[in-house]
Amino acid sequence: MENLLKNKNIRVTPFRIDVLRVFNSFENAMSLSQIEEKLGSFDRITLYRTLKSFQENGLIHEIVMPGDIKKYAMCEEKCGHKEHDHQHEHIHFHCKKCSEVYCLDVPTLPDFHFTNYTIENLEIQVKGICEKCQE
Amino acid sequence: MENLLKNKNIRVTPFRIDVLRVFNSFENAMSLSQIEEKLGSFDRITLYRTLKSFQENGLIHEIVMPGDIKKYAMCEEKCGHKEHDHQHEHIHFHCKKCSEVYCLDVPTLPDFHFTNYTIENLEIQVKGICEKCQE
DNA sequence: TATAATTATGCAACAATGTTGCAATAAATA
DNA sequence: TATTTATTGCAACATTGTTGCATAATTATA
Repeated sequence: MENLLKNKNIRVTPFRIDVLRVFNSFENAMSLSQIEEKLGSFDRITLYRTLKSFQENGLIHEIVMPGDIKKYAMCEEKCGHKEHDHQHEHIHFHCKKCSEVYCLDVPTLPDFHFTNYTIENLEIQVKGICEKCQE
Repeated sequence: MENLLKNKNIRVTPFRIDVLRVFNSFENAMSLSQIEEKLGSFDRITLYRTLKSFQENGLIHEIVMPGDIKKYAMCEEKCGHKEHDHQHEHIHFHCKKCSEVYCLDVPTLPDFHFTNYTIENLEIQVKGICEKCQE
């Protein structure tokens, strides 16, 4: 747990370990309020700053979707990183029924080309019905 | 201008025409503050509600990107619609230099399949350097 | 075209979300 | 263990979005 932080050059503090534990305790992406619920007691501002530094150091990434949906998920080894210039080999699946956001791996990402535009990274979001919500 | 509203079953009012004019005056997606600047005088709440109803009626769509970027762009004929269940044949390109968001048409969208997941729509966002910002 | 039904507007008040500065404290470095 | 450096917790503030309600405007109807 501590090593996850150290490897990313993030100072180890008790609170950061708590937050990391929360991420490890749930497999899908979590909203701020989900994280807060799991934390119990915490300082709101410290949590913001913790999430920010986790993002800046490539430990977690932010997932946003139309409709004011914002979630956070742990990064994988393979993730590129550094703030918002983050490249995944996965897409984000948002289930309309249960509202869970899953990071799903894909073998290859599509390769777009636009004349005179330089592409640096891709973000793909899919909406539909997840595994668990199929009747 | 009025017909654009009528066709989408949106009541025609002077303010809504003003907002539509703003959308027509700029080809790329616009943030709330860009829209506000172009409007001059306006009521903040009415603007929120106007954008909401434009979205609900498939006249504009919302584009969100990691890093608290939220923009609005006009829908094309071909767009699916209805709130956040909106399907484009285009992707959203965000330029890191000038921060413009372009809606770029693509011939075909990638076709993902995940066993036991039903896909209803796709949202693809690309970051890089736009045409105008290439040196 | 006047009237009724319906929806939009503008304002106040509020709620949620995110930011900044700063003193005290804790972690890493030498 | 002393020093440097970063984090924490608090207050205050800024931004963004929402709700209720009376008034006004738009659309439908007779």
